[in-house]
Amino acid sequence: MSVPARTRERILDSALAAFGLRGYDSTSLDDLASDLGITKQAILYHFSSKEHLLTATIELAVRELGSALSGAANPQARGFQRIEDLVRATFSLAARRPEVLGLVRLVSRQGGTASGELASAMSVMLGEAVRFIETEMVAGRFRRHEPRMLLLAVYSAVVGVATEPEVMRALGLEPDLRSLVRARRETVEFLRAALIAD
Amino acid sequence: MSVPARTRERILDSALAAFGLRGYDSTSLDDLASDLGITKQAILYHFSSKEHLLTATIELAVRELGSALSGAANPQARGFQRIEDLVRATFSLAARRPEVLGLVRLVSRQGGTASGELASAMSVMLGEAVRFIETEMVAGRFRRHEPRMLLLAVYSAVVGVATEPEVMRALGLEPDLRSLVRARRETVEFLRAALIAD
DNA sequence: CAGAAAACTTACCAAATGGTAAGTCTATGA
DNA sequence: TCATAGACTTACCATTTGGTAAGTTTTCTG
Repeated sequence: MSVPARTRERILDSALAAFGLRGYDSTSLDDLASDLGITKQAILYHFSSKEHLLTATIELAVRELGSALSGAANPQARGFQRIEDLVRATFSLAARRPEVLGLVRLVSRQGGTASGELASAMSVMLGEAVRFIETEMVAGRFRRHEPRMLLLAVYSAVVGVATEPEVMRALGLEPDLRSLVRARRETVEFLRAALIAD
Repeated sequence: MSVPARTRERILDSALAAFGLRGYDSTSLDDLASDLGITKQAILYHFSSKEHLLTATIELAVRELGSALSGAANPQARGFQRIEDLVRATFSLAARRPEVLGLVRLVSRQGGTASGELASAMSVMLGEAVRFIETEMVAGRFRRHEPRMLLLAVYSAVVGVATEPEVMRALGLEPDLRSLVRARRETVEFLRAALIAD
């Protein structure tokens, strides 16, 4: 092909979308290949097995999630502003590339061999968040909660809202961009009320 | 076998557990059959296809979720007490039968043909909840939020906390019963702060 | 321009998978 | 007791799936 180096990236992108939105087992290499107009063996040339492809896909998702979050987290920002920035970034990522959070969720649910890197990356990010929350609580800017449990609830709320369109539909809401923006705004207010005493 | 009528229920139970915890595509009929010590064809005798089995499994999960929630929702209870009861019931269900919420989540993410009944059952339950929240807001017992968006956040927080053991592990928490109880307690306090002005 | 490495495709393959057809065993009721 | 229906099992089957082997074409390099 004209630009051979691109093929690998195209495969990776397509696999991230498919694994993240439809699931790993539900996506065959043949599906991926025909979407890209290549053969399954071209995929196996770049990634030696389907599981290796999954691993590479997870690495990409972790990179995208990490850069989205670290790009949004202004170290200057204190108190709730920092939380709001992170929530906005997460919703923005969910709107732009829903497959990234979808894959993170999928893998964190299923575990498996390839989930090691995701788990450690998550540990790092969540660890930072826990320390931030602890600091803010000590400074009296947040209500007192058990930091890790609080984070679990916050994480679930944000990622859940951002990645479960069917629940939105069951609520009579179209899962389009406008609803996502409203959901983000509401989630921020919800978290503000939970975190900051009046 | 001795009690033939039981086979159908055993298949249904096993399928609910497997689909809910490992996923639909990841579970083959042969897997299910050998777990039960029967053949794949015995399954196909009771349920004419794998998709019919999934449908029956979803119906069972919906029934269990519905009875867990309606059993917990005391119509007498007002304000936050009602929320707390429902959250406790959800966590209790998550501890007792994690596969039920797992399947609900899986299907509400993937959609598919068989998800129709789940969607309508969810619509009913969520609709009731929305009306309850609206009433309580009007009565001034809850802070003002957009009810559906609020419910989305609450739902995500509770179900997420109750069904994502990997995230708990990434936080350095063992996803055992004790942690679940602590998570439930913390989630209740979190929701209380979010919903009730001091 | 030669040749070698990279980037593929075509041709297979064994195992697994959902599903069908036909037979077997067992309880039951006329 | 005998047929009949229910609850299976054994025997197959077509398709799909991940993966291998062996070419073929393109691109880079000396």
